[in-house]
Amino acid sequence: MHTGDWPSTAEEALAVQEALRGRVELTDDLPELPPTVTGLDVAYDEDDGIAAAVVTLETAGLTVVEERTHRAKAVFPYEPGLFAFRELPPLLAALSDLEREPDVLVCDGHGLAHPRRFGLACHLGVLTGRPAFGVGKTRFVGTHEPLGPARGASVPLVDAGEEVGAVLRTRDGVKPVYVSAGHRIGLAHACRLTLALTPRYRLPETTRRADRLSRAALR
DNA sequence: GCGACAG
DNA sequence: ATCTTGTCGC
Repeated sequence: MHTGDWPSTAEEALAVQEALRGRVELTDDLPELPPTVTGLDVAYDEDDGIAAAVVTLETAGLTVVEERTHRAKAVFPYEPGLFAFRELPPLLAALSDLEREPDVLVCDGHGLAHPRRFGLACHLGVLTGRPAFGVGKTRFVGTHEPLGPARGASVPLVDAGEEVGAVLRTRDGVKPVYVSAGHRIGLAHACRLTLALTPRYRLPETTRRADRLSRAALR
């Protein structure tokens, strides 16, 4: 659980981002292939009901090690750029129920590829202290050159002259994903991990598992 | 002023 | 995010 107070307005949320953005660590102590990878996702119903799910997989083999869910009511509206304030509460609750400390968090959304360089992956990383990165399904900020058609192809995602992430093709001829560092992990490393998590589908196995679990938990 | 806009 | 049928392709 968190401290007790949570932003209720966009102004407060922006102030929190401003206060925490400096705590992002652009370091990388993570082993090339950490023992486990933890995916997170949130599902919604038509009445502000939300279900968060976290799934920890063994990196080699992608088998489930542990999974947890948490149901709640949304406490913040969806707003581009402030997305974390909506999903973080239930995600943190589910994470705190894990028995094994996550080695790295794979988020369904962006990290540094955010208007203020503090997307969900950065926020989650800073609050938990764990390494974290984001894998977004669609672009939020930045532009990029055309991308090759084969799995593994990638080009820098640039916003305001800064390299904020990478556009990465995880499957041949399939729409790419947007990878960005969140906390305590480098972009190249995050891309390599993303490829290790996509042996068959476009999205990381962590995200797919968490997505299924969160939907199931909603009922 | 006109779009764009993570999930 | 979620609402939803058929359809094209491997």
